[in-house]
Amino acid sequence: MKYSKATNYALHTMLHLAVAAPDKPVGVQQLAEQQHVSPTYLSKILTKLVKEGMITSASGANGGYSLVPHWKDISFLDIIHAIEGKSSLFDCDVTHGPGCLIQEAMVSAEEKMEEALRNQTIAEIAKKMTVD
Amino acid sequence: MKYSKATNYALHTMLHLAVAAPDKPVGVQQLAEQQHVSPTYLSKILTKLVKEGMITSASGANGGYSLVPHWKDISFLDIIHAIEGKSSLFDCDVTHGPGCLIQEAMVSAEEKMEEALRNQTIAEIAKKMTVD
DNA sequence: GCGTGATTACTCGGATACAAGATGTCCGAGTTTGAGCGG
DNA sequence: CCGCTCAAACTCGGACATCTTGTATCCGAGTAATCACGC
Repeated sequence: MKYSKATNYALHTMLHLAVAAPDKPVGVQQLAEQQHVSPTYLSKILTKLVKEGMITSASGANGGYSLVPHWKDISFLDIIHAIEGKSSLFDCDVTHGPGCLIQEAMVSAEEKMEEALRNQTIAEIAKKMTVD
Repeated sequence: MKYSKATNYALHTMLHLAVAAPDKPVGVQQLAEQQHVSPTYLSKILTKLVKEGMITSASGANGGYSLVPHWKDISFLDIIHAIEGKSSLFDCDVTHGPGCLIQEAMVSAEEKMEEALRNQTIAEIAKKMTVD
């Protein structure tokens, strides 16, 4: 069980956009260089963020990706869900009656983590970065 | 990001041992039937639990797996760590200065979940099952 | 000066290749129980 | 009744086979800004 690298790339890209250029579009090449990823792969990841409405993409010359106006509301959980999906971490597919107590316990613990991630915004981290 | 089926099998096996036979050894075939897994695969999983000291295995006729004496202290987190490993869910391998704030935020959230799992014991669930 | 077209710098999306890990199977080896058998 | 042997029922562990998923690349298509050219 690991978070995928794609999630890591997505989080770092969001943070970079927030710190460096909250309004101007940034090309995928520039973003890719900073994280040592291939531009095409990063583009594939960012497409997911576009579909979830966290960033917008501008085609053509001087194009690139930029944050949406309400970007300060975006939490870690939003980004993670966009990349990893929204399904639960644990699936009890054993057929043993209606309610699986193990499933309930696991989901309950998972929600603790999600709550923490929901209260953690990119804007907060970006602020720490600029102060530093 | 998903918990593996192996973790699911391990949790269910532990629960079953706790409910049905806290002291007598149970054969791997019987355990496998209830979860619709092949005995050899389940055996491979249970070997990990043996190495982590949560169950013991008895060879020979009437052999099988049984819980260790202090099984009431075993938490969900112990079992998960035995199967999934103890490493963090998130690795920021981007080279950008010493402390990655994203990494810190992720680990912090992860610890919330681990705390919940550490406080959830198999014995608790087993008790609910028998009352029911 | 101004419109028009070509060029350039981008993103988008699908198809594909590759690697790693999860999942599952097979088989030989070792171990304990218990039954059978001979003394 | 005792002790020996042997078979049966198990687990153990490594070596495979398979399948899914994450990771990454390639390429053609579309799009917008910019530049060049001709009127």
